[in-house]
Amino acid sequence: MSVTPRPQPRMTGAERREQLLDVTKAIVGEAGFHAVSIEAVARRAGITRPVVYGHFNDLGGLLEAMLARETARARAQLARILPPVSWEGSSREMLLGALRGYLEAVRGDPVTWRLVLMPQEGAPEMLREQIGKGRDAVLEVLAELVRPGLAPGRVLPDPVLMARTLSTLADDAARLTLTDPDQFPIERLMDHAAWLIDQLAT
Amino acid sequence: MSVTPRPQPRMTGAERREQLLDVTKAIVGEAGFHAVSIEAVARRAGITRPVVYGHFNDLGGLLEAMLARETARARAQLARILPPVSWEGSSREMLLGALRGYLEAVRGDPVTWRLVLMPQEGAPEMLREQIGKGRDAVLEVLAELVRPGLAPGRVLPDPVLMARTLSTLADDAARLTLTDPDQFPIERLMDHAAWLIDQLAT
DNA sequence: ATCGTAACTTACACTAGTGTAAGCTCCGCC
DNA sequence: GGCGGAGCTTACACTAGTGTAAGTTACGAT
Repeated sequence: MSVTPRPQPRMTGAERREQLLDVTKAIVGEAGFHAVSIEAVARRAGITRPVVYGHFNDLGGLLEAMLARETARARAQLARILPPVSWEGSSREMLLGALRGYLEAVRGDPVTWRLVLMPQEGAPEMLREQIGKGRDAVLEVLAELVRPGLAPGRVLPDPVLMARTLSTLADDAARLTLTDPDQFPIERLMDHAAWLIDQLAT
Repeated sequence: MSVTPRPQPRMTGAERREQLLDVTKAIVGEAGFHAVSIEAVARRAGITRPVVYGHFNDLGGLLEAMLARETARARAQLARILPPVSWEGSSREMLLGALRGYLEAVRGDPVTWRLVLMPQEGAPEMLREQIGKGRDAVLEVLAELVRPGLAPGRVLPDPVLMARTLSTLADDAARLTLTDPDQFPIERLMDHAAWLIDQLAT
């Protein structure tokens, strides 16, 4: 039973740090925040705990660093998706375009978006805050875009709740593509959304 | 520094069991599932761990018992709220009546409904299952009620997604009464819902 | 070639929780 | 009045994780 002395794949600090964040994200994705521990991360990365402590102060610091990276990614994607407040064209096309962009982003990076769409306990307060901020930003843009009404000459009684309604429905659609993409392909969700918007705009 | 020998409030088995479930529920409500431990429950109940083990096999058993009690309560309330599948009157009144019942139930027992509406990791799989079952039952009833259309002669293109949309919006409204009842009193939510339904039915 | 440092390991002391065995104590009841 | 069982505590052995000090090893720069 000869024990091979192990390849010893020494990394640079930066590489190791990224790997640790990847490992942390993977554990959260597979088993949730409660499954993350310095020990578990080290074990999965094939190293010992002090290495992790060399990069992050403690479990909180590790999670925050990972979440900072992921929320930054999610925000960057969102920025590309959301139409500018200065949108001039039809509300219908704007909203449907944004929804399609959203659903495709979610399908493209499910693990990250699962953090946003299915927030879980055990996560540091910071996650809730970040998600809250992001959502508030989206709601503000939406409320602004929707304030003049969904169709010319048709004022909305409660633009704030309307924006919230749209955002909630978009999030729920995104959740469906995460959890049941076979029964609810993007096209089916888009068709339903188009019908809904037409109803609301009339 | 005389230590008073403590009142020793011995309970019967049944009383103790209920108290332990109450304590567990309170801890979950205040600090989430991850904060529940046999030790924490015993400490808060003012007794020692073996007493808890006398009533429940382990942490899982304790949580399941608590959740069984709470989900049963929630289901009982739901049954009183949901209109019968055989409803004959106006869709509008039926849906709005159900929504109002729902929101009032949530405001009446926020801790229990928080478990349902903001499900958290750390909970046993059983919670997700129970919630999933409950939601599916509601969705089935809703889809059935909604299949003939929201107004006479107006067929819905996708009753399943429509039911899901209604359920999602109801849940989101409920979430708003939980988290921000000042800014979103029940009447404001009801007004918005009424407007939405009128739009969809036209 | 070798020195210096970054990367990494070993080893230790500590915390908080789990689960159980043994025994004490209160209280209803014959 | 005392006995028996339900309700409870004390005490112990164990597990899994935390955080750190000290030491070892690889490897690029000089």
